[in-house]
Amino acid sequence: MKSAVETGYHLDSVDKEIIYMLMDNAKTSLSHISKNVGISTTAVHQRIKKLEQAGVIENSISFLNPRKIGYKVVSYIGVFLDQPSHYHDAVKALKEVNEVVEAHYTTGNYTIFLKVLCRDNDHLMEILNKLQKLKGVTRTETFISLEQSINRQLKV
Amino acid sequence: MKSAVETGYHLDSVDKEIIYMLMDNAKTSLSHISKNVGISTTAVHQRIKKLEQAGVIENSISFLNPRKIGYKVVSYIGVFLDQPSHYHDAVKALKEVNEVVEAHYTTGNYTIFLKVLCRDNDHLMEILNKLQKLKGVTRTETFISLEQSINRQLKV
DNA sequence: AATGAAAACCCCTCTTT
DNA sequence: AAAGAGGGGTTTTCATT
Repeated sequence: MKSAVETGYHLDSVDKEIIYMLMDNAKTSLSHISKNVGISTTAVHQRIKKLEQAGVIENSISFLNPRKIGYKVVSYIGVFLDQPSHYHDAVKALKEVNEVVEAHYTTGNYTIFLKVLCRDNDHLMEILNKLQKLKGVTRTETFISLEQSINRQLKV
Repeated sequence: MKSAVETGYHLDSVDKEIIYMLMDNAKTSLSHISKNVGISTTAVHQRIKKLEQAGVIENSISFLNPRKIGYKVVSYIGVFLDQPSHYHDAVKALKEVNEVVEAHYTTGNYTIFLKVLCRDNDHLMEILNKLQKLKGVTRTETFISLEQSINRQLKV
């Protein structure tokens, strides 16, 4: 038998139904969930508390739609560093750049891999210039998203 | 004067304070926000409703922590298609693959760019095999995230 | 746009099985 | 692990400025 550390928290079908409803809308009421899954609101509440304590369900956040406030360009940027040892300094500098919403230390071609949101292509150029001036950055490679056809959370 | 279509919905400082609180925690109560920004709960409520109707604030969702249910590998995969015309068929097929959480039609090297969540490297290999069998796919290139150092929403 | 008050609803705890 | 009942807080509406 595998341990929970390896396989993760075990979700039964009721847990999954609850989680999917909350993943779709964090403000779904207990009574609504209760009617859907067929157990009392108290039971739903107990399960959610357990899932939160286990860390399976994390915080809930509201989304700001970047497009609606004028941010229309989504891009991914691969960053080459001259030395991987510059990674931590680079991340520190990247945190100061609001347009950078994700940063990963990756295997493969790049040292750091970014997701960047910009208003338009001129704005993206500005950000690219800023990135290329960071210490240790030798080169960048940019992929602009022309259309995001899938955007969702994991289904298990 | 620029139109709202170009510049987006205009957010005043109070709107921004409200949005940042909700972006941090979707369940922040109106009374808590009210105390923080210095207007009544009703006024906060009215502003949130306006922002929701304008689409600036989108749905709020709860996060499932993939790691806690055994999904420990985050990767980005660039997909080469023999013909861009196969894009829509490919997206349709990709939607059936639960592990694919983002798909973008991009400029640059790749035709399609994916974010994929897997349990482990063996699981990732399975997914890569599956992707390479899709019609029109000639080659893939994978970046595994060893560490995600930034993960946040846009700040404006 | 903002306010206070009232109504409706919801979360959460307690007790019990 | 689940259920019902009750108190306290929250959202939502309404009338007013």
